[in-house]
Amino acid sequence: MLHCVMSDQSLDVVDISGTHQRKRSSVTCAECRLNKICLPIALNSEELDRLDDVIQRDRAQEKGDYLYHMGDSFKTLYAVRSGSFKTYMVSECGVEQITGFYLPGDVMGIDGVAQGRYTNHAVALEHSAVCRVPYSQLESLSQVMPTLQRNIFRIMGCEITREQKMMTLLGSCTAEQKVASFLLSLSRRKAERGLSSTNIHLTMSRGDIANYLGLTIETVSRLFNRFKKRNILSIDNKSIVINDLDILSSCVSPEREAV
Amino acid sequence: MLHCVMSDQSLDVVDISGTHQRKRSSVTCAECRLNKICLPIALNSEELDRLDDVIQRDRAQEKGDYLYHMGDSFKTLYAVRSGSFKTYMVSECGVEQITGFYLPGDVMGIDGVAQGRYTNHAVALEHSAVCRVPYSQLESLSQVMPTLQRNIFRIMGCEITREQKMMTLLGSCTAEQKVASFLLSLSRRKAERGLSSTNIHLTMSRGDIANYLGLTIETVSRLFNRFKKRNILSIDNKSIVINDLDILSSCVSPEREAV
DNA sequence: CGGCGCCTTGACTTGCATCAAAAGTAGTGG
DNA sequence: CCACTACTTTTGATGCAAGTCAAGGCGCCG
Repeated sequence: MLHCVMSDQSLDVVDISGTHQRKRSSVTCAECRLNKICLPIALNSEELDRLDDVIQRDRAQEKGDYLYHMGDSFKTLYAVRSGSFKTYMVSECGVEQITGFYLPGDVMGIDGVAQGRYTNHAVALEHSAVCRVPYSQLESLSQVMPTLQRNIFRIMGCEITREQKMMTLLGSCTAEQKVASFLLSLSRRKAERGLSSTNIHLTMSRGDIANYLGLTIETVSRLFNRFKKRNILSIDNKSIVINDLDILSSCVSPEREAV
Repeated sequence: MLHCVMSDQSLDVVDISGTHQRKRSSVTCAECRLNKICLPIALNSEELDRLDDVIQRDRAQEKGDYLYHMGDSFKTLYAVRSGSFKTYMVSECGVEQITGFYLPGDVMGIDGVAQGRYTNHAVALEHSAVCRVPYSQLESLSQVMPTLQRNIFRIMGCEITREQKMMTLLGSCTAEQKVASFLLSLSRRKAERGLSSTNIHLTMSRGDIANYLGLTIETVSRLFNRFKKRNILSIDNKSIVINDLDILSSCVSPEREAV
C-alpha cells in the first residue's frame, strides 16, 4: 500500500512551499470556478470545507505524464483543474481504445470503482493540474453527506449515459457524422465551462481522435478538410474554428437534403 | 415521496393474494439464489432484511412488456429475477441503439440516475420477473449501510467498464470478432450464474444482436452460419451450442494463423 | 392453410481502410 | 539561427469488408 500512497501524497506540497500547509497553497473548492460542474455541486459551505480537507491539490502534470495506469490499485479519483487528459484501455490482444477526453471539472478514475483497479490509463494531453480525492475518504464523507453521495451517483450516471451515446455513434454513424459529433461535443463542453464554443484548440492528435471514433487518421484528416472546403470549419493545425454550428449540427443527423 | 410509492407498490400483491402480505408472496433477498451477484452482495442478515423491506417483487412481465420508457421520471431500479430484457435508446434523429441485454441478477435503470429520467427504454425479451427497488429509499438506506452504498458504486462501475469494452468492440473489431465476442460474453455470464456456458438459448432476435454490435442482420446471419460451417457452433434457430469455446475465443483476438 | 415476421442466401455496391509517399511541424544540438 | 531528425498530417491510388438490395425459405399463429 505504501508505494501507492507515496505517489499519491503531498510530493508537491514540499516542492512548492517547503512547509506542510497544503490547503493554503491553492484555491479551495469554495473558491474554484468549477464548483458548479464538479464534485462539490450543491454542497453547503460547511460541507465544502470538509470535502476540502480530504482533497489534495497537485503540482502540474506535464504533457505525457500519467495520472494512473491500467491495473494500478484504485485509491484516488482525480478532478481536472486545468488542461486536459485522455483515458484509454488496452484489450488482451493489445488493441488500444481511447475511452474519453477530460476537461476541467471532469472527474477521472471512476473506472477503478468496479474492481478496485483502474481499467484505463490516464495521461495528460498538455500542461495540466488535478485535484486528488482519496476514494476511501470520499466514501466515508458521502455516508454523512447525502448531497455528496448523490453527486457521485450523478457523475457515474453521466459517464454511463455518455458511453451509451458513444455506442450509438460508433455503431451506426458514418465517418462524417462521427467527426461532426465529436467537434460539437467539444464545443458544447467548452460552452458549459463558459469558454468559446466556436474556437477550439485540439489538445489531442488526429490519431487520438481517430482512435476514439473508431476511424483511421487518414479518414479524420480527410473529413476535417472536407468540412474546411465546405466552409463549415477553419482549420490551422490544432486550432479549429466552427464557422457554422448549425450546418455542423445538421451533419450529425443521418438524413439531410443539402449535399 | 408518496406519489412515487403509489406507482411502485403492491399492484401485484392484491392480484396474487388479495391481502397485504407483500413479503411472503415470494422469495426474499436472503433466500434468492442471485444474492451473490445482485444488489445484496456482502450484506449481513439484518441489512438484508432492511433492504427486503423496500423491495417489491413484481408479477411477471410478458415478452414485449416495457419496464420503463426513455424520458420517464426515474424512481426505480429493477433487478432481473428471471428471464431477460434489452435496453435501447433512441437518438434525436430516430436511430435506435440497443445498449444492453440483462440477465437474472443484473440491475436495470441506472441510466436514469444522471438526469432523473431514464435515457433508455427497457423491454422484456421473454416471460420475465423483476424486483423493484425504489431509488429514494435505496439512497437513504445506503446512507446508513456502507456495504450497500459500495455495492451501488460497484454496479455502476461495472456498467461503465462494460460499456468501455463495448467501445473497443464497436470501434476496432471486425464483424467476426464482434459476433464471437458477443457469444462468449453470453457464455461467460451464463457460467457466472451457474448455468451451461455452451448451450445458449438466444432470447433476442438476429436484428437485436446486429443492432447491438453495429452490424446488419445479414452480416450476423452470415457469421453465425460461417461459425456453423467451421463446426465452432451448432445452430438451431434460437438455440446455439458452442462446440469449441477455445476456438471461438481465438476468433476474438485480431491476429490468428488458422483461417 | 394462408399470411406475416424472421431468417437466410446470393449478387452487387460502397465507404472506409490500407498502402504509399509527400508535405508540414516540432524538437535538438551545433 | 539554421540544419538535421523524427513525428504528425495531408493527399492520392487501390482494395476489401460489410452494407444494400432482392428473392426465397421457414416457422408461427389465427
